[in-house]
Amino acid sequence: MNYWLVKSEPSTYPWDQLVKEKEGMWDGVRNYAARNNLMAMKKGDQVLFYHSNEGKEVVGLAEVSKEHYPDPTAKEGDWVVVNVVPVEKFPKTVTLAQIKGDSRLKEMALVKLSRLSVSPVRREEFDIIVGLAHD
DNA sequence: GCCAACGTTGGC
DNA sequence: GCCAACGTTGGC
Repeated sequence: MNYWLVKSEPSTYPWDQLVKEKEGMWDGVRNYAARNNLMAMKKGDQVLFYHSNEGKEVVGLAEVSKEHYPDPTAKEGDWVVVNVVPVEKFPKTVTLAQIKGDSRLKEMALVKLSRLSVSPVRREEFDIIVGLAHD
């Protein structure tokens, strides 16, 4: 079981849309590091859903429902998508400011590699964030 | 809206 | 293959 964090701009694909659709295809990734992470995702992996730009907070938990397959929106190149399903909307969102202010979370890729849209999360980090979300 | 970080492109 | 220029992302 692995843990991930994906970023989406609420104006493009907010959490509520994933809930409405029941299952979302995570398309449009055009970055090699992010793609490699998508390809490493396994069915059942837990995925933190982060709103970038507006909100700047982790809003919910999703789960990989289908492992990587070719991105139908890619006209050229070897890009992939995964499918995710919503698991839980967090009772309390976890803001970027909270994450930056927590010494245990300072090493997160979210903080260190702020432009990476799909990043791995360590088990400990995942547990801490889920804990904060239910505080 | 600005700017820093960083990935990508293209000239040499 | 190096590196400058440029584009994009995302925090502020």
